[in-house]
Amino acid sequence: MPPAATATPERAVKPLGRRAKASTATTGEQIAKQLGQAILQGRYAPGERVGEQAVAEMYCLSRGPVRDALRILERQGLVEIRPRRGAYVVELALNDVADIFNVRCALLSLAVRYLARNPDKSALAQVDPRLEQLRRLAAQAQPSLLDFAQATGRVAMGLLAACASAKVIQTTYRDLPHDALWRMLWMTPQPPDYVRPARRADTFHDYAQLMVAIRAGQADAAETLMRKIMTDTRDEVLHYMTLSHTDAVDMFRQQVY
Amino acid sequence: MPPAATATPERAVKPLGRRAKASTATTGEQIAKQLGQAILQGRYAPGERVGEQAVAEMYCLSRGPVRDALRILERQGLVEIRPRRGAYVVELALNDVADIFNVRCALLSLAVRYLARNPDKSALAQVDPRLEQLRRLAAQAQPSLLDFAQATGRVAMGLLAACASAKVIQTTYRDLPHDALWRMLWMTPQPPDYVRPARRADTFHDYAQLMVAIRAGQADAAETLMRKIMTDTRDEVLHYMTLSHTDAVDMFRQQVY
DNA sequence: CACTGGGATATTGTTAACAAATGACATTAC
DNA sequence: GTAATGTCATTTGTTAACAATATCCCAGTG
Repeated sequence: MPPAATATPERAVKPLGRRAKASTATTGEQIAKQLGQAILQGRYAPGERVGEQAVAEMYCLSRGPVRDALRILERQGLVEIRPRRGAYVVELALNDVADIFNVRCALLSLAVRYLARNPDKSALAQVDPRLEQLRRLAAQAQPSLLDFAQATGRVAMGLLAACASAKVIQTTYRDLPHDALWRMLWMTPQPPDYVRPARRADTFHDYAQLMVAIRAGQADAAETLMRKIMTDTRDEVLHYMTLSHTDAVDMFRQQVY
Repeated sequence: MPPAATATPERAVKPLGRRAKASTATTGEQIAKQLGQAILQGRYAPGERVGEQAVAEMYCLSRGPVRDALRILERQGLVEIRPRRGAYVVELALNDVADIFNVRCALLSLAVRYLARNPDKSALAQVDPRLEQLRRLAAQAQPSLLDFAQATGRVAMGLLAACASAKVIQTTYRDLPHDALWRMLWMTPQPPDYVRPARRADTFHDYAQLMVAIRAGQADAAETLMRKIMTDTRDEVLHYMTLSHTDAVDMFRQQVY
């Protein structure tokens, strides 16, 4: 049985402006965004129950949009909804972090194989500016961890978008609980705030090589590079996380490649 | 612009019993099940709009549960919901069929690698009866296509369940639009109603070998076998589907392995 | 003739009240 | 003392009405 869910009590709430005319996003989506952030920042403890009524009162609206928001968060893997029982914050372990990277790895290596087989020049060109931004961040003094990670994420998403015919891969990748990684990281006692310069240089170099291999139509080389990128990233993240955890041994046994 | 959505007009409705006490499933889930069946059987045309009001009146209930049902169907990949625009039946192409199998392949080969690395005897034993059932069906005279496919699916799900630590792989696999394959198949002019005997024997043989490899801890062999199984199945399904389609060439160019 | 603008209509998003079910607690029987 | 059962409070599921938005049609204008 998990401990009795003792997250920080103060849960500040933005009044939400009662009706944000300018935005095309529905209220439920906005709530999902804010509530998701709250969960990711650890303001809700793992395993804690998230009541509809409580959330509705907190944001000063009715339970309808809150229901929508909880469904969205369920799809993002942040909460788990049991019928007639309510929503509970999912409990992630280090195993699951490795897991997310492994699935990312499997999907992305499949995608680059698609790309190398049917390279679409114009679609691939869309990735170049993102790669360029990654280069700049890699060369920068100390870019924030968040910035650098988001830059690599944008390159990966660009690659996925480039294989337009791979609709299933795209949606599957998008539905992965990517953000859960951040919660895990922020819950570590000393979360790192930047990426080691050597690692940054390697990452950019690998992605650049990957683009070359894709454009040359070398499917095997592209897949190998993508796998290297993802396993390296995974191990780096796990390294930071295990600095303060003791179940590292058990976790690494779960690693695959 | 897609054609004007001319599905068959008769959409029979089960009265749903107003309140099925015995079931623990919520009304929205039941609606999702029935509506999903209707979509899979082609009673809604691809690209057709699914209005909340219309569905609610059809099943004699209010729009609340219908909204839930549509969200569920969206997660299953059967409809696509655009904010403030409504739900539309997704349009799948043969590309996407290959895509689904490729993603299945990637996830399952990852899973069997997990299993071969940390074999859990008792968990693997749960798979045996399902494999046995597959053997019986493979030896049977002419088992229905549905039965045989579901048997193989159960073996695959059993393998996934066996690697208990791979929570992300499990949920990712479960959220794939598996059922969409059936819609595609049933929409072909002459859908096959059984699997070729030779193919059935091969399939069982491959799965049996796979279990041996997993138990022996041979990760590479297990992964290779799983890839073989999935690509063979994919090509068999595509073969049936392309009997009546002309864009086969374009589709096979999308294939990866 | 094409294009922009406004208004009518239909549909989704949101709200609040009602119904049903779950979980906990107390009571009772053995 | 333990277990089963009945009641009660809390919470989710459902309903119906209201508000806001997107679509469609049509008139007017360049």
